[in-house]
Amino acid sequence: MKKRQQVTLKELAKQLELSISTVSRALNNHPDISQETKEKVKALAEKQHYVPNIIASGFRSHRSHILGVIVPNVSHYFTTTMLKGILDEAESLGYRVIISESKNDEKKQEEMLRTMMHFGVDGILMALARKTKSVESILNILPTIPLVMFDKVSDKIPCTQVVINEEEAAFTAVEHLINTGKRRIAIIKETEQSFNSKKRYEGYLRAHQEYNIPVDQKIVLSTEDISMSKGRMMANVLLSLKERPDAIFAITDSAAIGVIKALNRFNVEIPKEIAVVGFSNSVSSTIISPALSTVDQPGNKIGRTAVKYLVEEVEQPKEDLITKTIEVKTNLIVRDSSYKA
Amino acid sequence: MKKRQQVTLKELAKQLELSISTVSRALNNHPDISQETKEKVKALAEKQHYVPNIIASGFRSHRSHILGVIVPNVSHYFTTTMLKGILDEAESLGYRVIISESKNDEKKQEEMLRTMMHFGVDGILMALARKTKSVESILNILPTIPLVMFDKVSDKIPCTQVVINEEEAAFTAVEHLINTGKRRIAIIKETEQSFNSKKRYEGYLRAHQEYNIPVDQKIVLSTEDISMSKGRMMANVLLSLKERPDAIFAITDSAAIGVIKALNRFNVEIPKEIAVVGFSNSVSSTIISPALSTVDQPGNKIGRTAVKYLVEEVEQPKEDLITKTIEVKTNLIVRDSSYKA
DNA sequence: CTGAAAGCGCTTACAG
DNA sequence: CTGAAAGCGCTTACAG
Repeated sequence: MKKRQQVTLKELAKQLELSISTVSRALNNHPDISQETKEKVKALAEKQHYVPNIIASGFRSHRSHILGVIVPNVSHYFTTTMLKGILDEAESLGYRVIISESKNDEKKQEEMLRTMMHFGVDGILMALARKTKSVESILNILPTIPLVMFDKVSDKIPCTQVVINEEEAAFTAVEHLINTGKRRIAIIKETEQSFNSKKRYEGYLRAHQEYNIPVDQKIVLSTEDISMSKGRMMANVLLSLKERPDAIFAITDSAAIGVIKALNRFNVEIPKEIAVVGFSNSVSSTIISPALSTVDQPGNKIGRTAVKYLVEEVEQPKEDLITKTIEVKTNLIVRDSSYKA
Repeated sequence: MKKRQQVTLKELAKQLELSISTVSRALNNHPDISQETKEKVKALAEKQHYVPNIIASGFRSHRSHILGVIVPNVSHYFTTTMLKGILDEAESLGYRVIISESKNDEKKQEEMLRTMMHFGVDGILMALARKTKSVESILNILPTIPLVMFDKVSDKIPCTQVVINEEEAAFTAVEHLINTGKRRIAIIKETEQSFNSKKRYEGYLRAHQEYNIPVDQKIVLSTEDISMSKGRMMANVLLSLKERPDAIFAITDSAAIGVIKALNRFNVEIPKEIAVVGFSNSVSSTIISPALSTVDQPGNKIGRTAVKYLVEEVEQPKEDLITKTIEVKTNLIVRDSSYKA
């Protein structure tokens, strides 16, 4: 079998004995064209399985109908839920999505940004690589192409940003622990001053303040490249303290799971002796025993929202850069690693 | 700030007082062009930050340098490892990747196939939706565009297929159980005659045959839409038997984890009373307690291999359809849910 | 070694 | 209501 030849406007025009212009307009429902002609044209197009060459029309109109997405790592469950939202919303708006992984590498991230632009994407959706130091290259492209950031964002980049209510979510998580009688609540956060970690810590602090509980810096732990094994290590540190905490709030689920593993190993009763709360509602949070209390982040909604704003900017370009932050609401899920209120 | 105008060949040509043709050839290292001219042209291109318009050149040369990927669900960890491989390999070969989810919906899958073609992708990479009944629409597009299938494949589609050594992997898993003294090994598989499930069952059967162990159909369980909760249910069924199995081989990790949860609940000792082996080496397999013995599937390699073959077909189109199956080797990982040999 | 010209498939301002 | 023509940015066969 040979490749089937694509049916083009030219071909249709020839068969209909009309001009290419008329056929194009008929297919696009141009008001100038008579109903009769439109019907004739559409009938033949249908019959011949005509499909418009999107590359050609995009090329002509300077639109590719492709959005670029850059995320640090596609293997994180939460990232995949955002991707789902992005894919779905983009599809329903008539856009395709090109995905790239920055692998948390700043250099790579810059490179992807460049490549995406060369590939003529209409707009870019981006979650920042961990430890991104210089946002210069991003600021540079900002005037050139619509950019919306999501999840991992930065105050230093004036663009639309879609995030969760980090501070409030953390506040609620800590408040929950306080409400169940805990008074000495440790936090495991990131050394890197990431947007997420900073905000969650702020929520932790505010909860202590509002409930008049002093913060003991000995149980405020920071770690680089937060992960399950780091959670384990931090838990070991906390267990070795003279005054142990009665609860641990880890700003990621993986760290929280590491904590639970460490506590289980030393037969610490959860949540009686030490309660644990994580952040993300990853799949693993229901696999670990006891099941992890955690903050559910609506990844799908974040993805959808980000696409919505991006496409808006693509289709109605603004003259000026606008910093706008959209906060998507989270939801605390209480499981067995903390007391029900 | 206004949008920066793209630098084009025309612009460069004007500044250099050369023709567009010459500039184009110089940039593409055409042998006809003098070294001197090449250098002059490249210097200016560099200085002006010229980036070729890939849409235009692709349009001209009927190549988009974009590959389409269709998978049932991006949220499965194993899928993301394949995606990583796909993204990396594609990037290194100079291709971008458009991703779509079929959501295990046959209709949607057909639709995506069509849209991808309209978008002018150079080739398609596809993992079949569960319960795909009719492959007719896929057979139809086969002569039109290079297609490589991976992971979820079908015998009925004559194309390059990249899979793991399903049968052998299952054989090894069951052999391992036999080697550790288990003789009454249950299997939890899919009702749907999926390629994966069928092959794994064949491996299960062959292991029994080679070790002269009779297969008892009472402990060969099938379930639709295999999942954690189905694993749980099947385990309950097995526990209620008069002659309980001494091992359970679940053909997916999620089912195996459901099994472990059920066994834990009834205080069945793992692996002493009943050993458990899964398939996939998902993240959760190390979170569950006891940690799950499972078959590690090299997703990254599957993805890379699939892209390699696809790009080959894109760049050197064949006249005829070729059915070629590439098997990527797996690796059994023994953890605490079964005995070390 | 270099240039003028055609053309990829489409859209759209201009003309009638 | 319809058509001829220009043009999006690039590549390449043809000519010199």
